[in-house]
Amino acid sequence: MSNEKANYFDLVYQVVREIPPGRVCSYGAIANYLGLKSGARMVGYAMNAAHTLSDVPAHRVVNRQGRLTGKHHFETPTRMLELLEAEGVQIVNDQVQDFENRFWDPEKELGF
DNA sequence: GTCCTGACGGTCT
DNA sequence: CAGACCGCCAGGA
Repeated sequence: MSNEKANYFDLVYQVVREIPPGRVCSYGAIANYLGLKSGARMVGYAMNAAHTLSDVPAHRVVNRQGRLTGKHHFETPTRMLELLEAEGVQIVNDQVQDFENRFWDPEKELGF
């Protein structure tokens, strides 16, 4: 938390790591929390490297539409879906059900 | 050193 | 309402 030397990737990892089970977050929300409001792409890019880490639940991070855009980057295209369902998140057609209710905002939960 | 791509998002047409 | 384009920053070729 007090790692000022934390790189952009590390910042993303920390936020994603704070995402509680059964909840999902959007790239834009993380980007906004980090100050990159329009840098959602960077968040997704960071997630690409995060997928190599076991401490970063990248499967809990979806796009603004609640859609599993990055599922294809997992070991298997269904890995992300399986992990989310295992946590209680219902996925239909690669889309999170009740996404609004399961949305986890770092600024709101962690407190800006 | 330059060009392109990338797990997104918002706005315009 | 839906589709397309541009903008954000960083890393790789």
